[in-house]
Amino acid sequence: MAGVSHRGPGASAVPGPRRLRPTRQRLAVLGALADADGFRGAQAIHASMRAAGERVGLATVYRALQALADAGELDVLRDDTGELLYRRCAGGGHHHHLVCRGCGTTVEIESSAVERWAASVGEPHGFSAVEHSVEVFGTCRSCAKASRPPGA
Amino acid sequence: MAGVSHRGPGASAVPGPRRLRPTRQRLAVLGALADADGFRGAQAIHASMRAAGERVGLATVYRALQALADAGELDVLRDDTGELLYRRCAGGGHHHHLVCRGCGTTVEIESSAVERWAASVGEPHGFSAVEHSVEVFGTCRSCAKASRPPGA
DNA sequence: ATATCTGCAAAGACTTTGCAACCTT
DNA sequence: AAGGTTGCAAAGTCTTTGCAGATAT
Repeated sequence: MAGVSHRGPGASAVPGPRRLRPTRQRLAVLGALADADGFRGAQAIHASMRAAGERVGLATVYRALQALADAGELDVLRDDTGELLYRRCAGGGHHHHLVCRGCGTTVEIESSAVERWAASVGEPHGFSAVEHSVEVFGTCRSCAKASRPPGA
Repeated sequence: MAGVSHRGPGASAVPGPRRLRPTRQRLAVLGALADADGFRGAQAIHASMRAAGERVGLATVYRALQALADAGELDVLRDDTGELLYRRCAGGGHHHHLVCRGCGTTVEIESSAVERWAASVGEPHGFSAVEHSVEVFGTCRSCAKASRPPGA
């Protein structure tokens, strides 16, 4: 069971984050995410990969996204329908998103004021281990123009 | 404002919010929600109703919750697993929640600062029709004590 | 050589929907 | 009586999992 093979100098007993193998499929998933500058669902990502000629199974895409998200390489959020959306994460820090409903284009946003508020709002009510979820949705300029015929 | 008094004759052609019939099942759903002071999932609500001796179908509970939420009688949110949770809504206004992960107990919270921030954060990026989603999760005093053996 | 990873299909969880019978208005 | 409601079960989505074969180190 404890088959710690020879994989690294001074390796401690801690499990440690497993390194992911750079397989063709995993790289393709990252590539698909790189092409899009917004959040996309697993099924959409899979579809675009197939459309691009990649031979990948849907389950593999799900597993890759899960692994990448666990590794902190991707940001995850849920849309109104409950579907999970993924996006290449720019910074490793804590941040939120301004997401376009139309195309998924995303802008990372931050606000120390909101962070402070969220962190302190639990105290007066006796809540501990407080975490928060903040997402902002809107329509970006391009999509607004597209849906609103010129002259409107 | 979710209740149109009398659907008098000569009413406009607009569909208008249908009034819900106070059926045994619908009332029971409201009753189940009244008992709990926190967010609960449809399945959990159904289970507690059955446990209480109510004869209700799961689909009916789902439909009732949907209708009540549409009518503005309930607040809805999604937990980490994507499940929809419902709660009797105190005020009709816009507000957010501080929810206990353990028991679901909820405190409605507000912050004009956060509202302003959310409303204005889209502008500099060209986003319009901005909406936001904010939820705060934590552990309430009771649950914190329960999970932490005395003396710890 | 071996632990991973992939693909397909089956399974799982939550939610919605079709339809006949039932109940409220 | 008329039409909204209910209940059961089937269907639908998104996501996860089992397992044999392929793959990376």
